Amino acid sequence: MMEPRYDPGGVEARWQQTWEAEGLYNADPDPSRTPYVDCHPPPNVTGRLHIGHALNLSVGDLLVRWKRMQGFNVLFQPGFDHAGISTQNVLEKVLIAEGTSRQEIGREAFLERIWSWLHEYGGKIIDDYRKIGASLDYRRERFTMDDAYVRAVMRFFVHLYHRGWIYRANRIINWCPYHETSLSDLELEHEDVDDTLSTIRYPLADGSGHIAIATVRPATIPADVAVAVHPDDERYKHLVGREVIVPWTERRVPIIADDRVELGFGTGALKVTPAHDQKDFDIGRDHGLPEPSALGPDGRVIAEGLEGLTQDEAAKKILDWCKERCLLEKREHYRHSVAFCERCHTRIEPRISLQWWCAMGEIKQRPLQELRSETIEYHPPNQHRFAIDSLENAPDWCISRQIWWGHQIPAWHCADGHITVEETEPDACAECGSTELTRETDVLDTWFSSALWPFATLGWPDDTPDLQQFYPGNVNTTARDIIRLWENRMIFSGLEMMGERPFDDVVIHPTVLAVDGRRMSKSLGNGIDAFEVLDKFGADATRYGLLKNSLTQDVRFSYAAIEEGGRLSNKLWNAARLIVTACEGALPANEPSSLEERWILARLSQAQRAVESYLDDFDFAHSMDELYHVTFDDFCDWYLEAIKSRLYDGDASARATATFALEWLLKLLHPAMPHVTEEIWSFLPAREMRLIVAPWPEAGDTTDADALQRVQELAVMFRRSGVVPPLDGDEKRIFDAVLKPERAKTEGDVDAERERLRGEIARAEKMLANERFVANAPDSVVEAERSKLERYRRELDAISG
RNA sequence: GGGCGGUUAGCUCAGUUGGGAGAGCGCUUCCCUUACACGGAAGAAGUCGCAGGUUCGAGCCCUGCACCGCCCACCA
Repeated sequence: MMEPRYDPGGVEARWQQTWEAEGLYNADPDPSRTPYVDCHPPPNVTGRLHIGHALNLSVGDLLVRWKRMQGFNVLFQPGFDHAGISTQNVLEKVLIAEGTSRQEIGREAFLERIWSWLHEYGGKIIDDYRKIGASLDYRRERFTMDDAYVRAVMRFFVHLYHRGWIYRANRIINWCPYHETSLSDLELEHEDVDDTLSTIRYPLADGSGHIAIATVRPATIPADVAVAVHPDDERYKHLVGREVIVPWTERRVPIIADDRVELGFGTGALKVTPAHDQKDFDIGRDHGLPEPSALGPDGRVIAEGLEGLTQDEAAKKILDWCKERCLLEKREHYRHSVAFCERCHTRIEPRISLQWWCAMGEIKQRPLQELRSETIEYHPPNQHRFAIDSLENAPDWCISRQIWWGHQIPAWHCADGHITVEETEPDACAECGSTELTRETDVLDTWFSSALWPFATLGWPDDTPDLQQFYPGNVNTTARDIIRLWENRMIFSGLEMMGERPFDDVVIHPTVLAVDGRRMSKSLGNGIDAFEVLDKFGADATRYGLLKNSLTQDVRFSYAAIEEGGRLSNKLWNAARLIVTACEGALPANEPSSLEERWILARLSQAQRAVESYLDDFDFAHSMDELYHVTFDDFCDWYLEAIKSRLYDGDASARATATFALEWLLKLLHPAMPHVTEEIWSFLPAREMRLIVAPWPEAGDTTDADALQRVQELAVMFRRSGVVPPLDGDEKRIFDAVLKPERAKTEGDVDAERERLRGEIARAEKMLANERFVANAPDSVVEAERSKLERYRRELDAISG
């Protein structure tokens, strides 16, 4: 029985189970059908659902359900990313809680622990996905560490290597002196700290004076290899090319010019220490400077005469040394942002280290072509420009990580330092034939494997039926912050390995901000718990609210929008309750027999076309808006009010049309609010199939312009005028049922309306009398103004009787 | 510092090539009308951030300014 109040509680879980159990999410290759593939970003295997996922799924599932109803063979692929660093961190914390550590148990045991942990606790997020009603084919769950997937990663690496795009090189990376490992940018946290900026004089080698340099890290002075100034700096121009003496070590180093030096900061002169600073490293490389190190892996000083000291101790010795020689100009307080290891809060040390790199120069060309020619298109368009910019400026990609959890690089070293790269362990060194081989211990950056997601999940490198049916896909829905990390690389890998782009459209949905307009974060305490929202409002309302509010690039989370979704589902539920209880049993289809029936079918048709047009443009918010208004205003407040008494009276035609119109409305709403619509659908007579796979209506030839206009004029006239000219037939019946004559306005209101109309008429007449307007404005605008004038005159006539 | 976006009703936000300022919530008044009070009807409420400019006409286009947010890079 249908209760007066719709409660999503049990309903949603029941349909989620039913749809999945009946195989309605399944995607199986079928050459006779046209595929539609939404490439969905795989979440971290250790993650749980948050609001960002919820929005992403709402968008993807909306598209996928819509296309499924249109008859496409839909693939919505689920799975997980192994998320190298963050998963490793999770397990390290587990080990620490047990009083042991990764180092203590060793690589092999650690990896076993990760696997067994994942077996028990990993992948929970897929159940969260079910809870929001995402119609993924859950049978097809894939993991980037599956054996088959690992094989794909190996194939990709070897391919790139043999194309000459992978190389090893020393570069500067983030180094944690406590863990003695490299860290990605994502593992850092930046914090403002109080520091001291020391200004130190570097004497010119010829004894003609000095150049002053500001530094917060005097301990690195022994590794200075140059002093850099800006080429346009008038103060120092004449010094470029000469030499200075570095304090403490008393080595001579050149003064060089480089435009990466900030003119306005400090003294305008920069000490170049390539081994301990990113910018200095870049400058050093471009000027061919050496890269000596002053610090060891543990962060302690290794420079001559300072061996084993902490940086603070060394700094003090060096500064004292300078002071004695009158080289210390001043020391001042300085507050700046410093990077720390997010796990141990040790200050990060930029450090030169040997890494594997992927050269982007050639790799990015084909993706750039696709983007520039818009064969791959980002939505909204401003993200398209951003994607091109970021690809054009993409630096070489550091693909190695010194962690254990991930795809171990398929490279084998022999004792003579040769490297053999093959998908599986080779018998002997490719160069010297040595059989004493050890495998590279570094693993690949997680995004290296993510880049293969669109086809590695379909069985590549084997040529499978899945691959033939579902590659290339159609659309990729994701968030802005991984355009650089994921999108560009996915596009490249698809073009390179499959010969075709992985999809045509990339939908970048907004970032959901907290209610206060700032980014959700733990430290601000402004986060929204996705589970609380789902429990309180249900999946349909949550989906609707997230989609409804997703117009701009960044959007505040809005409970109001979700509550609106709740009202919409309740309204729909009660409208259905009226129709279901009034129209017992199955009813034959029927031609609409009255104005209001013709009108609602025309309105549904109109709304459908609007929704389709919005969805074609990936404009979800406007499509939700259209659905809300057609449901509330047109279907419920007008149509049902007008038709209600005829339903109760047993009018067969009215009943048939009402049932038909409700079915239509349910279909339009289903992609956004699948559960409530499917539930209502189950109460309708003689259903042969689930709504989820019911055919999307043909809207084409049902528009009835005459009905639309007649009803609209009726509404406008009454609302504006409060007085209606003599009516008969259908118009009179609608008027009596919906507008109700007793609400007619007072004579004073009518006078005011006459005044308003006269004003409008005067304004329109003035515009049309303006020769420049008539000459310059587009014909359609002038014509619209004329018809408005006519309408105002008609309305005025009508209420002036 | 670079890039992107924003500033419209009390709140959250729409406003499609320039052409009669909109929605939802909230508020006021009336109605427990036989689908729904998570409802219905009516209504009040905006110098469209500021200053210029283009135009017959600017929320929309141009210039400058102010403030807010996001991303990236972080000045030794």
